[in-house]
Amino acid sequence: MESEAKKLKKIGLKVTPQRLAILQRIKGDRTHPSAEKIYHEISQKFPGISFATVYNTLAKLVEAGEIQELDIDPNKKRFDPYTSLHYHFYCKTCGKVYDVDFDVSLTPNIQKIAGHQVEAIQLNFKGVCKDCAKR
Amino acid sequence: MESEAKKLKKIGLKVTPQRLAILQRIKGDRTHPSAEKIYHEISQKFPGISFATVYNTLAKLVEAGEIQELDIDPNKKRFDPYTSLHYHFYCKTCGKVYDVDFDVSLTPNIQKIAGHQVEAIQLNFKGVCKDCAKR
DNA sequence: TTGGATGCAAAAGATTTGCACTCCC
DNA sequence: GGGAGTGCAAATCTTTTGCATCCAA
Repeated sequence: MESEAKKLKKIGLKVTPQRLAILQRIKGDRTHPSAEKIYHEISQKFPGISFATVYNTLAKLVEAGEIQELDIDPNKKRFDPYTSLHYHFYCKTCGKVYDVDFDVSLTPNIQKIAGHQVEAIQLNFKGVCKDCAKR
Repeated sequence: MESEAKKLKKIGLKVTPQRLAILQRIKGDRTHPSAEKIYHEISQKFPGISFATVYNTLAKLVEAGEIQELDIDPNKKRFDPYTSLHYHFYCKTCGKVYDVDFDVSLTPNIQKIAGHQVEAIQLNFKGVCKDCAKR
């Protein structure tokens, strides 16, 4: 069985062609695509898939912790298939989101902060990226 | 002259009653209100102010660095009148945004990261807050 | 006087929802 | 067979924009 199907079963979701297409599309993607971009690209290979299905599936994958939802682009949600702790840089000129390797004393296993139960940590840098700065 | 008016002049904006009302409304506010909330509350004391004016003014204040725009609430932009480096916790149950004091080895003067020019840093924690966890 | 600011309403985007139909388990 | 999943379109919510009018400097 494909690993994508396994992943879906593991988190209690039914295996459908649409969901497999979504998982395969975002697998290994380091560009942090938006839901719209994911939908748009999938619908070329999988005509007829609906926006709602993409949205619903992404939401369920996020909830299950299979993918990460980034709050870094002020205009829309961005998604990241890599869930291990790492950070991001958002270019306010071109809108690209870059992965960032940066040594921060952030233990990935913070459980509580000021009494609040922590489930996710995001460290976001914003500015102008290397490429855009050249212009 | 009031300090709010000074602030506006300093960043090259005309002093208008609407802008003064906006500045006074958000001054000292630690609840990280959304633009809609700011608009709604101001319009009670200042009937007739328009949404566009609130949005435009907030955008200009952010651009000038007088206030901070938070990318932490997946549903809308939140604003913070405190611009010094501090962190936030977002409760996904009630939607509140809390200030967080947490010692991280994040020097506030990071200029470049992987060649990208850094202008702002946000460290966001997400989960369920103390109050919501009780229920 | 004059360019920036405002108010209004419409438009644009992103996301969600309701519902009938479909198909995975 | 039954309930979750899908597709479609409409609805909702947030944010932006165009434009005529207004007013701070």
